[in-house]
Amino acid sequence: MVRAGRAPTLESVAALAGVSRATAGRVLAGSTTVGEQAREAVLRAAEELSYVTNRAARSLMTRRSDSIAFVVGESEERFFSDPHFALVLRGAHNGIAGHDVQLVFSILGRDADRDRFERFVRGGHLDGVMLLSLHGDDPLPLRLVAAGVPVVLLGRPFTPIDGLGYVDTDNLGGARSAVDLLVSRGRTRLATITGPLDMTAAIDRSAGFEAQVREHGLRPRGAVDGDFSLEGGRAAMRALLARSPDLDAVFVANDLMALGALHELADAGRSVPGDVAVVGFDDSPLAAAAHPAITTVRQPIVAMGEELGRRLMAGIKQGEPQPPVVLPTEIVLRESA
Amino acid sequence: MVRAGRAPTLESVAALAGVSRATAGRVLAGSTTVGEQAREAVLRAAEELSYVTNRAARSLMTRRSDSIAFVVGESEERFFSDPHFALVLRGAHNGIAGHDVQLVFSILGRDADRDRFERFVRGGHLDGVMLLSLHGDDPLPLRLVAAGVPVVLLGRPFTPIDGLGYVDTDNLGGARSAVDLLVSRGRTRLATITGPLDMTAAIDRSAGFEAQVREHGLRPRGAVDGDFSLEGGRAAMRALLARSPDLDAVFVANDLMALGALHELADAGRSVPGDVAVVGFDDSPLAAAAHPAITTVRQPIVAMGEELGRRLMAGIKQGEPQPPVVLPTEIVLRESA
DNA sequence: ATGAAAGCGCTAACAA
DNA sequence: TTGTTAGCGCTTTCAT
Repeated sequence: MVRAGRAPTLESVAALAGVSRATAGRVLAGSTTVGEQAREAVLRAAEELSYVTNRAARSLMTRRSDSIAFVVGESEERFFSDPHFALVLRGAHNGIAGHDVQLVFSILGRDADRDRFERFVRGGHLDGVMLLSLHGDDPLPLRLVAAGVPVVLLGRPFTPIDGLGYVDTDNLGGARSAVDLLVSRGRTRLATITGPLDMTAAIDRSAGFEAQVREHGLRPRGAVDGDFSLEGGRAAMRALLARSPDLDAVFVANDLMALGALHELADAGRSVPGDVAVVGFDDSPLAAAAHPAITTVRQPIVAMGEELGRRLMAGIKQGEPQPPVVLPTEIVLRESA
Repeated sequence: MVRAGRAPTLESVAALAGVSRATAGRVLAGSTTVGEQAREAVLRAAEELSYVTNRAARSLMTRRSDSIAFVVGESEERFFSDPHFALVLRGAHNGIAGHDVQLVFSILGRDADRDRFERFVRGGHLDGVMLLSLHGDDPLPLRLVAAGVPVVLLGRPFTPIDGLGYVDTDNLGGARSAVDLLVSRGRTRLATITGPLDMTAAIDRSAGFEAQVREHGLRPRGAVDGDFSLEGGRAAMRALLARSPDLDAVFVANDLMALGALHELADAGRSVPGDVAVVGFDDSPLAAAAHPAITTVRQPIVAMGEELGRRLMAGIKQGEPQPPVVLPTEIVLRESA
């Protein structure tokens, strides 16, 4: 299997099989209108030469690029140190398996990058796009959709866009189930630490908390905005303790902040879950590693990635946008509540 | 800026500029042998039409694919929940910035994937490959190198391969500096928890520990093999305490295991760093989040990714493999030592 | 069921 | 300095 001067072409396969290029092409494309022996000869020849279709030539003809992009809308440190990110990518890779498309990875850091990317997409060099970690008011998805390119977002967009598919987790329901758990543990004085409220996930978790607390006939004991960071969680917990010293439970909008809250509670001499029960969100690796281990609301993150990939491919194939999906969450019981 | 029926071609740009296709091509390729007014006309036309080069057509001519792959050699859960992974990817993205190549992401799960990938590469569909997370004896890098494809590995390969570039961190030196730190803190009874010894990083860290302890005229108080997991670290710590109850310092080959060790030490009633000082490796987000925060040996992980990308591009451009690089580590002082 | 031929948009060799 | 021309390897009519 020495590397020949050049990669084998359809022409060489056809020659070896003793048929025309057109017939060889038909076989390899899976056409049924080909004679049995011609088919076998072509297949054997292709195998023999370990033929691989030249994508460039194919693209030129079909006007498809056979590649899709996995695009991160920001280059903030926090996002990349989030283990979730890698899992979404893995899920997406799974989700497109068997479709014979390339997964192109890109980060849109500066405005220049966004412009270049948009032109690139409009130039027809990408059959579809998965978009992650955009700010709510980001114009990019709308522009791409307007250009007729299939787009799927991870997370509900801030403002609804017609024809834009997305995959989200049930943030509202997850928050509600966290409240239910806390109440079932006998807690009555519940507070929450929210995420940044320019993100729909944070908004929904906050709203779910609020609604479900009232559902139980209770009054929320305070909500402090956090920023999804460890230090932010710690500061928020401090503020919460100052405001409502008698709280006995906290729902924290992500695990990293929950960990920060744990540290603050420890410093304040409150035992967890004895004095204060804590429930996080995400089920990040941090949650299991914390001490006490954090009870949390798990997002099915790999599944979300898979769905992202699957829906994009479906959207491309069918030529019309797929409806949004919202995947269910699940409580993971550990030590903190 | 309505999406035309078709993307603008070089032909249309040339027409608008009033020159031939060749001249338009020259301008866009940055050739200097073009008259000033022709150049300006072309540039204006390209801008006007927001022209984007058709990569398929270009590839067909140049026999370059203008894309490189970022390939993960395994699909193990652990690898993907490791925050490092995302940072390497980001680094690689940085490293190739400005080269106008696509970064194609791929995971090689099963053997079928590997075969398909190898054929794909041999087919000339990738100008170069970055390889991560391979087992030492993986035949893939050798085969790709033999096929004449530029390849760069993250981490020193198990068996040296001629013409194979790699980017590593100074595991040996990092381990030595961890020992120095512990000794400078007055510790004399040092033990270590190693990583899986089929990985060169684990081997080097272990060797560095051993050598530097002896350098200080001390005798290592035991080494237990771990598996880079939280539970593995915990079990290893348990074994270590049973074997050498009087140890006063532990060098742990990664932060996740160090966290497990911390948990075990807490359960055993040993204070950290009072009774036992602990130094980890990686500077993962976990290290800062732990309680006590883990003093650790930082790998410049984003920089490694950047180097990976840069060296691959250099190797492609120059047509010859780049020598390996080993980036320095740095001690991050926190609470555990 | 099969082949011949056209042409996708670009680059590169050659002419002028 | 510029234009003309010839393909790159594939898919896709249109004949046969």
